[in-house]
Formats: sequence, C-alpha cells, structure tokens
Amino acid sequence: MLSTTEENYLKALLQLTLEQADKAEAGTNELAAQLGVKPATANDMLKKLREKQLINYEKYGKSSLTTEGRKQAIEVVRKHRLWETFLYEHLGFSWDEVHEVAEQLEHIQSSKLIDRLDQFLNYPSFDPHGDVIPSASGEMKIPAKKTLNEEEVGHHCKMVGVKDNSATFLQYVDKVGLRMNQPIKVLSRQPYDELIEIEVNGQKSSVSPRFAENIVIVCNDCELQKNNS
Amino acid sequence: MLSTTEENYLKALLQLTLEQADKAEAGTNELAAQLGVKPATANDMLKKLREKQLINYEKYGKSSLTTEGRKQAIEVVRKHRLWETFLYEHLGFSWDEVHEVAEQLEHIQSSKLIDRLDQFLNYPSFDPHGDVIPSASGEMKIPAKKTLNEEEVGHHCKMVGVKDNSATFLQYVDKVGLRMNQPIKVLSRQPYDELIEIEVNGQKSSVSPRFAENIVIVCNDCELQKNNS
DNA sequence: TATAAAAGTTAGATTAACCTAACAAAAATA
DNA sequence: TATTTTTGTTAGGTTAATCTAACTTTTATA
Ligand SMILES: [Mn+2]
Ligand SMILES: [Mn+2]
Ligand SMILES: [Mn+2]
Ligand SMILES: [Mn+2]
Repeated sequence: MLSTTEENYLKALLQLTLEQADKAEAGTNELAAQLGVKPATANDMLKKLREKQLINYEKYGKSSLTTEGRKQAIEVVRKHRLWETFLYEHLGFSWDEVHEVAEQLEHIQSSKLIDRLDQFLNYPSFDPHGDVIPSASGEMKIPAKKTLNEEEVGHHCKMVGVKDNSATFLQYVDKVGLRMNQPIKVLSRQPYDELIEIEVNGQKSSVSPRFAENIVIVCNDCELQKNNS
Repeated sequence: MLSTTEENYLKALLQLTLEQADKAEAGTNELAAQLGVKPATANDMLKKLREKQLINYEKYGKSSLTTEGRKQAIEVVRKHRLWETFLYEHLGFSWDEVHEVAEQLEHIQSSKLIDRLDQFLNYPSFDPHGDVIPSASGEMKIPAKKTLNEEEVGHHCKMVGVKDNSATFLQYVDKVGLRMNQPIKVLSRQPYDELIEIEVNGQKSSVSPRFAENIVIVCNDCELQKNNS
C-alpha cells in the first residue's frame, strides 16, 4: 500500500504530464516545485517509486508514470474529485474551499468508502471545478479542446488557454470577464454579424469570432474522449 | 497542531480513563497495549505530550489528561462518531464496518468540515454503536449507569456490565441473548409477577427482577449527565 | 566551442515514530 | 522482609520524509 506522500508524488506527476499533452514526462525540479519540496527530496522519492515500478526514471532524465503508477494516480484524483463534489453539493462548501480538505480526504484508504460515496453522489462526471472525475474502472475522460468560436450554442465550457498572448488581447479578455477555468455558457450566435453571446458568472456579453477563435476551451457537453494510454 | 499519532494517544488515554470512572489515569504499559505499540514507544510519547501540556505524567507514575488534552481527545472522539454515523446512515455501511474507516477519517483537520457534517446528520446524539457523540462545544454526556431492573418501560438501553460473575449467571445471560453493548428495549413489566419483557435483536424474552438487577445498563432515553471535569 | 546557467544528484543531518535489549523501580508474594 | 514479578525507563538503532551544502551533468548562450 502506498503512503500519503507516495500518492502525492504520483498525483503531481500525473497532473504535470497531463498539462503538456505531447510529452508525458516531467523533470525533477518541476515535480519538486509542484509538491513544495526541495529537488533533493524529490530525487530520493523518484528512486523509490522506480523501485516500486510506479514510474519510469533514469538518472538525469525526465520521469513518467508506468501503467500501474498511472492507475494509482488516477485513483487518487478520483477520490479527490468525488470528495470535492460531496463537500460542495452536500456540505455547502464553496468552490474555493473544497480543495484543501479534499487534499486530506483523498488519502483515506477504503475502496468500499469511495464506491459508496460515488453511488451516494449519483455517479457524477464533473467536480465543482468542472474537472472530469475518473470512473471506478480507472478511465479518465479528457474533454476535447477547441476554440470558443467552434463551440456549439447551448453548451457549457471553460477557458483553459489563449492563442494570442499580446497584452492588448489579454486585457480585453479580462475586461470581458473571462477567467481561467471559469464556467462559460454559449447563449447564441447572431446570424447577422456572427457575434457570440456568452454568459460568465451570471454576466452576459458578446464577443466577435476574431476574439473567440483565440480563446481555447474544453467543452463539458461535447463527446468526451477517453485518455488511458 | 497535533499529529495523527498524538491524537491517537490522547484518545486512547481518554478511553482508558473513562472506563474506570473512579481513577482517571492509566499506566504506560496499559496505554501501549491499547495502541498496539511497545511500552518504550509509549514512554517517549508520554514525555512529548507532557511537554505540550496535554497530559500529566511523572516518571514511574500513571498518566492523565490535562484540561486541554481532554478537550483535544474529546474532539477526536466527536469526529470519529460523527463519521461512523455518516457511514452507517448515508453510505449503507454496517455496524461493524464503520469503525475501521472512522479511525482514518477522525484525523481530517477541518473544523468547518466537522461542523457541516454534524449539521448534515442533523446533530445526532448517538453513533451506530449507541455511544454518545460529544457536542461541538466539547461536552461529552455520559448516560447514567443503572441496572436493567431500574430501567423504565419503553426506554432503550444497552448492557455494559454484570454484577454477578458466576458461570451460571453468565451462561443464563448468553441464553437470553444478551450481548455486551447490544441495544435492548424494555417492552413491559408484568404487574402480576414483576417479570420484565425485553427485546434484543428482534427477539423478545422475559426476565425476572432477580436477573435484571444483576445486569448493568446505560439508558439512551434517560436524562443524560454531563461529564466534563 | 568555451563558458555560464540551469537542472539534477549525492552526502550527511534532522525529526517523528517506531523497535529491541538491557536496566531500574515498584508492587506483589513467599 | 527478601525475593520475584510486573511495570516502567533508557540507550541505541531503524525507516520515511524532509532539509542544506557541495558536487556533477546537461543545456543554453556569448
Ligand atoms: Mn482540487
Ligand atoms: Mn477540483
Ligand atoms: Mn468506533
Ligand atoms: Mn462507535
């Protein structure tokens, strides 16, 4: 059985390697920073996790999860997000309060507990932050990335990045009220001028296709793609 | 903030000192046995807890909780029993499955979490084993002990001890179906012969006053007495 | 390409929680 | 009371997870 610390390393490695979809590996310093420990500390743990066949790691090289390591990491993420959902939906915690407590709850060891919690919550697909909850079988669906311009009317999505990094554009994004990871609903698309009407945090605004094609989003309503290499 | 281990020592000391209501102290070996560690290990921890002013302890002496130590211990018991109640009532865990998981959950650090859980459960007074749940303010009510013969009709209680330790009596207790800590309901008292009709685990039986006065019980329905020295 | 910077590793130390083995004090009992 | 048993303590050691300081390798850049 894994220690809380080992679980945290695997989860951190999963998160870092999911961020950059292309290369599924992370450096020692990067991992140490993510976990708030010194590189020397992370280095020790990397050797230990390699011994346990949970990661691929070679001296001076980048690290990546093995199939078993990935499975374990996904299980931790599943627990984290189910607990966040419980705290948010049943105990009246707010969006920003759930994470800290879920960091503790995700390490409770009881498969019966997590299965029953899943059932109690009615098998939710997303946590309060809109992140996908992995299934009991360890499948973690990753919603497709696209631009806001390509999003369908009526769908719910969230901004996960921008294509234009100019100050002008970023200031405009701010002004429109868009924030990273905040839920967005696409209300309509005007046939006359192609303006897209969106709702963010209760506020409605209209944006141009030019603007929208520089906003990268993930859609919660579109077909989900499994990601379980 | 206390470590999980420190919390476990305080809780164990509370439990040991509640058992023998007269002398509120426990020996090093006794405590070590309760926690499943060696006396040498417990000895180290006793010194540490004394430094933190959580227990009273002197070399070769018995240990007892300070006011602060007792407060902390009661908080852990409160968390344990609220979680047990949650698992039992909302996640369909059985009587005997809840304890193991609650041993982990009782160490989650979040006062908001436990307050909200209490509210969610509608401020329960007893856990699934019939044990009293301490209040948010740290009051731990201890139900009055009395004999089954003194118990009122209609009340719910549980056996916590016997006054007669003869084999004959104990075998009779077994035969009637009484088990330690198992819920008992007093159904009636016949005016004619004073026989007491009780229900245990769905089974009804009648016992004599002679028998009943040798069964020590605690009543869940009687006035509770605070125990917060 | 030579040098500087960044990234990664190693050695040695610390802390918490545990252990065993040897010893000391207190309590029980002969 | 003397002896034995029980109880409690100490010394010294282990493991997991952390650190700092010094070192090495790799990568970037002048
Ligand atoms: Mn989170
Ligand atoms: Mn989340
Ligand atoms: Mn319990
Ligand atoms: Mn209980």
